[in-house]
Amino acid sequence: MRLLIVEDEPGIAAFLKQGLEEEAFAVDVADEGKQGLQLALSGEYDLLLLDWMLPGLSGIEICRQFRKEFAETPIIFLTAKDTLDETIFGLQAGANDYIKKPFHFEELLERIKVQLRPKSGQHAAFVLGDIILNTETHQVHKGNQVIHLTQKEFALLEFLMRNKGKVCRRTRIIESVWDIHFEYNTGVIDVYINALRKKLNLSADENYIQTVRGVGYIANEL
Amino acid sequence: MRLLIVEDEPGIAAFLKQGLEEEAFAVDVADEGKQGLQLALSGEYDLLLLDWMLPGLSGIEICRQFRKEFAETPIIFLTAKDTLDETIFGLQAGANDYIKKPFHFEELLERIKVQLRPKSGQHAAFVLGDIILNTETHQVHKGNQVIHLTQKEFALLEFLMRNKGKVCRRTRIIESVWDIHFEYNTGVIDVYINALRKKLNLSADENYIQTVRGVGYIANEL
DNA sequence: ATGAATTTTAAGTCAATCTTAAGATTCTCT
DNA sequence: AGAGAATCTTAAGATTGACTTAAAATTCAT
Repeated sequence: MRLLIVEDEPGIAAFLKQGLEEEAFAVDVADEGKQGLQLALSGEYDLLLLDWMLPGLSGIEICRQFRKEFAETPIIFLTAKDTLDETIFGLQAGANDYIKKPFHFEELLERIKVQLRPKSGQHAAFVLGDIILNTETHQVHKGNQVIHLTQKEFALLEFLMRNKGKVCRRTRIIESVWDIHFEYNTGVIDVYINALRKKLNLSADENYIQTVRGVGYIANEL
Repeated sequence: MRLLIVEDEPGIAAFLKQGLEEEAFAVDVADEGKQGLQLALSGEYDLLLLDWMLPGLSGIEICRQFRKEFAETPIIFLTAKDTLDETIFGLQAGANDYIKKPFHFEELLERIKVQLRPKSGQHAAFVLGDIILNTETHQVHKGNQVIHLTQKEFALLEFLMRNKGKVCRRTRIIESVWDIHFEYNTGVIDVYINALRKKLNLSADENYIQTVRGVGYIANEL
């Protein structure tokens, strides 16, 4: 991943460059506005870090010009001022985030990663009654207990919870969870539903996973 | 759709407000807990965005208090920490989802839409008087009751409602619902029509399913 | 390679659903 | 009004689908 830093204070620039290179980013530095914009427009960068106050061309101006050509590349402002108006101004100009100076390097790194992380692979937690399924940590909680689920159990529960409130037909379940795309005549689903209900202690008055006879199953709040 | 943001950092609040307003939401902001709760309890909002750490009253506390009065309104937490325990705590307090700061605006928007989706009622639902048949949830409502229908009952009602206002000949019904394509001389349809009328409580002055003697049946508004 | 964990298959059991059939009722026509 | 046909209603027997369990097959980690 290539980053461009546009920052006129050589101390900060060097500090960032070193730190980010240790994190395996390729980093270029520009120390004034015009050169910064020119480099940015070369299109080789995956993310820009722009200082707010710059000789030559202000950060905002770079941002605005750059956005005309590149709509996607994330931009983070490094701003000494944290006056509300100005940051909003920056965000309006097309920035994705800003960070106030002075800042912890860790924090900046975190934000860079957020901006670079693919939009599709977001973390997500799903809630169903007092059941919480976290796709990020791959854990399932019921009340305040952790429930250990196997791979398939987890996948099945995730599918049901992703589709909370909608009926999940058996064919769709087999397709999504088992990746079987043809005729199926197996009882696996039943077995796993059974396992889930058991592990999650779903009694009759707490049947978050209801069966829709002849069709499939549905996860529902009560 | 009206949203309430309870967030003490003015930068974030303003950023969200602006972004969400561009998405055609009506947005109010409270910058501390007590005011936030008070506004929330006015009941004018379709969704709450709560910061975790707040002056006055914590996000969790607001969530808990609010849930006592409004069971349906979705709540999304904006949380800086992502320690699992704390988020679980939040979700148990009645939140519907949480998102870690910093986040992509797109991501938040996505989640807001997910939470609001069920209400916007864009499912494949058919309406007949006060009967609602939802093919997605495979549920049938009459007034505000849920009516349990079997597979065949559901299929038959769906067929009639799909063809609302048109006469459904018995042969067509047998073909579509029972998949019988040759001679039929069975009373099944009658039996099921009977079951439907019974389960749906269709009296003489509420005969949404009328029989067309010698031909078949027709579902009609009154 | 071995043992443990997980996944899948298979079979018995039970309950919900479907179908049939027969008597009761309603409708239509003369 | 009365006959005949269509529809309604009910209940019993047949069928299907889901639940449960255990054992076989596979995968995983040591």
